[in-house]
Formats: sequence, C-alpha cells, structure tokens
Amino acid sequence: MSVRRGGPVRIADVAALAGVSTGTASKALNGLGQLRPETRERVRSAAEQLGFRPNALARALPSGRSYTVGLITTDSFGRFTIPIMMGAEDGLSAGQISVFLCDGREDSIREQHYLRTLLDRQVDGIIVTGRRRDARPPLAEGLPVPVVYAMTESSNPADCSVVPDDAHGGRIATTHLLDIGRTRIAHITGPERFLGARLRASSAEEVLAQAGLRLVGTGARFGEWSEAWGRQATAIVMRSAPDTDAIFCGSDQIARGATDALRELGRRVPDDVALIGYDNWEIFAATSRPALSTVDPNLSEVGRIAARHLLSAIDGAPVPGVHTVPGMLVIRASTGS
Amino acid sequence: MSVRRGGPVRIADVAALAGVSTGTASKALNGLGQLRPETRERVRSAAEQLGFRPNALARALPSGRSYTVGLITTDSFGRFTIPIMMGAEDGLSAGQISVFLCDGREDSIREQHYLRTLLDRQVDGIIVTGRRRDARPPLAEGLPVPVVYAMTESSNPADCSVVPDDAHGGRIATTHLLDIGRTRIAHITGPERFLGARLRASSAEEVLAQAGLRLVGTGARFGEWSEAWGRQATAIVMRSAPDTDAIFCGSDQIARGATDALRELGRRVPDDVALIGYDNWEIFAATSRPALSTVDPNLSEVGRIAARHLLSAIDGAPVPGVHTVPGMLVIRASTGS
DNA sequence: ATCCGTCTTGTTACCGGTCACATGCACCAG
DNA sequence: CTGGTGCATGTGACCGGTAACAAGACGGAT
Repeated sequence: MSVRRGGPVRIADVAALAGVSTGTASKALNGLGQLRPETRERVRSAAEQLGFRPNALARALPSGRSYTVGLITTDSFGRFTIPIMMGAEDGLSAGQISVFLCDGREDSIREQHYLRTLLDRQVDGIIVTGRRRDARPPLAEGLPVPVVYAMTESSNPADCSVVPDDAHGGRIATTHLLDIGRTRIAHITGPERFLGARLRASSAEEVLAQAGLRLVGTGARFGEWSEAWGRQATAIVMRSAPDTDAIFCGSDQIARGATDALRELGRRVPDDVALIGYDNWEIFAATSRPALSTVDPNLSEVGRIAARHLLSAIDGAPVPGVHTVPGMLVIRASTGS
Repeated sequence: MSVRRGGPVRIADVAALAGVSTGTASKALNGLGQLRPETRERVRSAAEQLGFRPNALARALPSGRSYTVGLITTDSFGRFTIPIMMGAEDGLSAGQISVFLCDGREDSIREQHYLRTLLDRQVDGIIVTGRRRDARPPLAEGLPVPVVYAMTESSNPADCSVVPDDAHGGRIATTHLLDIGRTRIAHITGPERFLGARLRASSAEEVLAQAGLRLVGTGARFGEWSEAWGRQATAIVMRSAPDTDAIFCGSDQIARGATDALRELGRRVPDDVALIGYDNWEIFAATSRPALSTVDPNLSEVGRIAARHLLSAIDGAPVPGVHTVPGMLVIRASTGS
C-alpha cells in the first residue's frame, strides 16, 4: 500500500490511520451500525486530522441519489427569474442539494438538450421557471425524476406548479385603495394576453363590485408593461375621468410612468391621485418620486416553495396541482398619509 | 443475467443487444480503439434503439473529470452578476460543461461552505463573480482546481481575473462627447471608494487633458449610484457651471436622474446638455426620455471570457493576471444629432 | 467444557462506466 | 507445417465509496 502524497484523501487513508477497515470507517463516519464508541471516535479524529471529505460522485453512483437538481429557465435570467432562482437555490441548499443552472432561452431545442444533460448527470429532480404565469407544455412525459414548474404552470394539471397569486394581489391592492378612502379607481396594466394581467384586473373589479363600485377610465386598461404605456394611459384616463382619485397599475414601471404623467398634469400624488404599483421592483418602486406603494409578489417564496415541493416529490410524496403564493402589500408614500 | 424492465439502460444492455462485451461497446460508442466498422455500427444502432445515455457520474468517477464547474456569486444575483452568469454559462455549456450555482451572499462563511461542497462534487474548476471591480481576497490557497475571478479581481496577482475595462469605458464616453462638439463636460458618478468609478473619472480627465480641457463642475463628482444623486449633483453642477454642455454620468441611473433634473431646469437634452450614461441597463437607458447614450460594459463577454480562461486552465494552460474586457458605445438620443 | 448469543470488525460485491492487457483467430512467410 | 504478425474482441481491474454478510472474540448459561 503506497503512500499517496498530495492526492485527495480517501476513506481508505482514514481507515489506515485509524487502524480499521474501510467498511468500519464508513460506518463510523456515517453514524451507522454498532461500533465501539472509542473506535468511532478514533476514526472521526483520523478523518479530521487528514481533512477527509467524501467524494460525492462515488457516493451517488451506487445509491442512485446524486443530491443535485437541475434548474431550467425558459427566458434566460430575467427580472422575474432571478428571485425565483434565489429562492429555489436557497430552499434546495438547505436540503444539502446542489443546483445545476441551465439557461433555456425560450428555445425548446436547448431545453431538451439541457434536459438530457441533466438526466445524464443523474439529477434527483428538476425545476422549470418561466417568466409568465401562463401555462406551458410539460417538459417531457414519463421522466424518471420529478419536475416542478415555478412561476409558470404546466398545461398538464397532474404536474406540480407554483405560481404567484395574482388574484390575491389584485384584491389587496384594490382593498388598500378603498381603505384609504378612494372610490374612483382606475386600472392600467399590461397586455390582456397575460393571464396575470387578466387575473389582477378581474379581482380588482370584484372587490369594487362588492363595495358597489366600478373601475373608472375603462378606455385604457390593457396595454404594455412599459413606462411609456403608463404615461400614455394615465393621460387618457385623466382626460376621460378627471375625478379619478386612484390608479392601480399592473407593474411598477407602469406606475412610474403614471407618476411622471400625473406630475405633468399638475396632479399631486397621493393627495389628488393615489398610486399603487405591482412587483415591488425596488429600483422603480423605491426610487420613484414619491416612492411607490406596490404589491410584492413574493417571488423568492415562490422559488422556495417550488424547492420544497420538489424535495417532497423526491422523497416520494408528490404535491400535484397548481399552488398559488400570496403576495403582500408594501406601503410607501404614493398611497401614504 | 436478469432482464431489467423499465430501469435506465446501461452499456451492458447495449452490449448484450449488439452481441459484444461491454468493453467493446464502450470503444464503439466512444470511437476509440480498432473495431470492425460493422461492429461499431451494430453497437451504435443498438444504443440508439435502446435510447442509451451514459451515466455521467460513472464516467467521471475513474477519470477524475466531472465536466462540471462551480459558479460562486459574492453578492447574490444582482444586476451585474446576471449577465456575467449568462455569459459564463454560455461559454461553459459550449464545452459540454454543466454549472453548479452557488449564492454566496457576500458571506464568507457561506462561500467557504459552498467551496467545500463544490470540491466534494469534484468540480473541474470554479468561477467567482463579484459586483464590484475592486480586489477581493482569494477564495482559498492551494486548491486542487483552477479558479477564475469574473467582474472582481483576486488580490493575488497570480490568479486569473477578468474585469470590465473601466478606463477604456471612460475614454470612449468622453471622446464621444468631444466628437459631437462638447467642451464643457461634467462628470457625476458613484462613490470614490469604487475602483471602477475612479478609473472612469481619471480616464475622462486624461482624454480632456489631451484636448487641452478639464472637467467642469468639480464640486459634485463622486456621490452615490442613485437617481437621487443624479438629480442633486446635476443641480449643483448647473448652478456652479451654467455653461456645461455635456454630462458624463457614471451609471444609467445617475443619468436618468440627470435627465429629470435638466428637464426641471428647463435645459433640453441633447441640444443644451448632452448626456451619456454607463452600464447600458436597458430598463433605464432605453426608456428614459430621451433615450440615453451609454457605455455597454459587455458583461456577458466578461463571463464568456472567464469561462474560456477557466477551460484553458482546466486543460493545463492557465492564463494568470488581470484581463480587461473593453466595453462599447451605445448611441441613443441623449447625444444624438 | 460446550454451545449460543451479542457485540465488533473485516470481507466482498456492487454501482456503471473506461482502459490496459490478454486472448484468439486469420493470414503470411519461411 | 510452424511461428510470427496484426487485428478484433473479451476479461478483469479500477475509481471511491456503501452495505450485506461473514467471521471472530468474548461472556454467560448449561
């Protein structure tokens, strides 16, 4: 048995130093079987002395569990993907699991390529993130590992999907505006083809209906997720319904455009018109003048919950269906007292 | 030899179907050794028929090469880290390498924990990203795998670091302002403790000096990376040097603040005062009124080059030293004709 | 003294590939 | 007819762990 200088320390080295066999060393280090406490301790201190770290690959090979999962993004790493990735990474690393990053770029060929790569690497599961809530086709059928969809739904209802609760978000935003005494409320948001936009709009209408009210300035509701649309739509709304006293914007960017437009129209925020955004994109919401109240969709929580459900599925207890994650109100000056 | 139904296909299954031994099948599939072309073909078609995909773990174990690398971010996944990650992922996946994602969160305990995890997983190399150019202590000494620092320098000059070329960026921005005929140029940027801010400022001064000019409005140069500072500093500059005809801003956010301030002061952009930003953060630069000219620091290229250098180091040809990546001018309306 | 059970440790097969080497066969020259 | 050469393929070791089983030591009961 030659002395291997410099190379990595193997369990055989630890066993040799402790004067036991590799099998015994393995048991000692993993706290399994029954060993004399003294022996266990001797192995432990030998391992520590040598700085032994088990080779995760060698461990994974016979067990079939690699303690890795793949994270496939559909749209690169956009604004919404980031916090989800962070949350997922956080939730998984807490379970001692490492994350393979794959940038799908909205290209299903790339996606399938990554899928194969991940399976080759024996991942224990896969998280697929999207940038829109809208449903997407499942990654593949009959995969040997569980898949969880985060921020996007799988069109197969038997799959597990975790998405932000847009209906709830629309509700709390609108309720907040009512709470501060506004009654002539307009809504400006993104394209109607986005499920998220439709859900927020309809839940806003519901809340108002329960209070015996309706949305005002209906001429400009669905448009784009841009500042420019925020400015433009605000101008239209204020012309068609000059007594509007609050605008619920579908994104912070739109709200930012709205503040600019209102300032140019000589309306004060929040005194004349209260404003609430959506997304809590700090760079827009917190630095706007005045700072924007908004709905934080809790995206990192979406990622964390997706991770938790994936871990659960890996442990044999899948959680099928669409799971919604509620957001929360962030109140700043634009609806403040 | 039992028939394994449903389980993954192993090379032994392929070999059995082709009527050869596993060794022969391995050679056939990897195009090695000398085999009868007919045999090779028979094995290939057997593999295809069974949908055989080699187990990457089993492959990595004896070879010592896992074809994976770790990506450790120091500050989560901030604005600047994202494009670098994208570039790195892109550059590595081209080399058939998968990327482990680790969110260091500016916490050296976490960082060291991830480092150990990555080494346990037998990564072939590590990329460390930062959010500032400024030097940071090396990840660790005497690691068994190469490390490349991206967007941040290692304080050990023998390490390989890839950073954006701030001096070049400052130069092209300033030169552009001179080219469009401006001579009374101010500079508003972030905190002086940022190396990037200092480099851009001093290269701007150099370019002006060569033209026999100096920066104007020196009372407000270093401040913060915020819109608020952009507004505030612009007001100060325009008061102290009312004939200022261009402002080079250290970030697009600052430039955005500057456009607002100038509008409120009744100065037209670019007619009275030309504006150029830095970063090409589309969401600010492209949607500002007017759209901002800016310097694109080419961060995804920084990531890609870091990946290339890492691959080279893995192949035994390290590229020590600090490598700078030039940015490029993006001309929009704020300096346009 | 023998047998059994328990506690502790060693031995060995195995995961799924790859690679060095052994084997066997055909062909050719002497 | 024999021996060497070269090509095609099989065999077995190995990577670094884990786990099932084997084996040995010791003490107590009969």
